[in-house]
Amino acid sequence: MPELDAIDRKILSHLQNDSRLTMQELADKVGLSVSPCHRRVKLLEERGVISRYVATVDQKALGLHVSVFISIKLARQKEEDLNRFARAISKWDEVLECYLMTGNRDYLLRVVAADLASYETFLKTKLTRLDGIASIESSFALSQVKYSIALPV
Amino acid sequence: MPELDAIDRKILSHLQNDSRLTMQELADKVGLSVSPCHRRVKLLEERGVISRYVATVDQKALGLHVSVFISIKLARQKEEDLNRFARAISKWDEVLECYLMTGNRDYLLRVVAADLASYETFLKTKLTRLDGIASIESSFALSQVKYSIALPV
DNA sequence: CACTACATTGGTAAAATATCCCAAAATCGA
DNA sequence: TCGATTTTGGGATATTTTACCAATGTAGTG
Repeated sequence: MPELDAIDRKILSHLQNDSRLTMQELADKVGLSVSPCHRRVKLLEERGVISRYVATVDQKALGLHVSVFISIKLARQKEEDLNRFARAISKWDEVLECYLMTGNRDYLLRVVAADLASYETFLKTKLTRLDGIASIESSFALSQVKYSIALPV
Repeated sequence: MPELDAIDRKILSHLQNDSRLTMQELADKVGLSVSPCHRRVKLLEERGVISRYVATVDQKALGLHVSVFISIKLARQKEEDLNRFARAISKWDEVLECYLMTGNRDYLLRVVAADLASYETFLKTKLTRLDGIASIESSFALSQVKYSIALPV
């Protein structure tokens, strides 16, 4: 796995903020001509450093006014239990993020919903129907102060 | 604000997963020809429904092995205090997400760092130097079970 | 220091794609 | 049913991506 040099990092930094830059614009910003810039981007894609290109959508425009963080404690934490939980979670579109946490061996989930009613539906028809959950604790977000996809490079 | 119809939602759904689809590919997927599909995408951009296009980068490839959730309690919660905190947070690249939470009026932050040492540096040189913070509580993520940018449409 | 081998760069041309314009079709209201 | 408005589809043009190849730079060796 070759290291990322300064130019690679510049490329990543710019593409994380705007992936619609043309190769010409990107090349100018990082101080290369189009050809080597293009090859570097392709290499970063092939190596999986750039994993995908996505459009970000405004949450309010979709009417998703509720953001919830859910702490979940499982009854047992055998690998089999963890995997079963992870598989279930992964299928649900409402769950945007899920982390296995240190400490109490909890999961932390970020979930979005249109309103409290549909969040309740999510809880009742999906989350609480899973086996092996010891406890669920919801914390609601009043506002999103910062949301970024751009990792520090 | 005109409503989003079924085709708009299909477009958003696809672009959230892959923004490098050509207009022809996208048009095929949503059942339109290129022209109307293109105009719909442009309208969604102008209306701010599509807010940006970004590349997602692999966290491990950048050597960012530590993900931390930080709960923060402020000493006072006047609007002025909240704004000051929000401005400071927004400047720091290590902070990817920040939410104002219900309940104890805490903030919840998601922070990434290369290792525990650099996380400690972040705490010492940035976070704990802010005025008006009553308490800080860090929880570490062992693994990212799910991470998606795609809102349910 | 000179030489070779290797990796990286930059320009150019061809292919793919985005974008714009206009006529045709569909939809909505009265 | 009719007219007005919106949406669609095709084609022409402008932009952009992509592949190729020669030139430049770099590292290692005697």
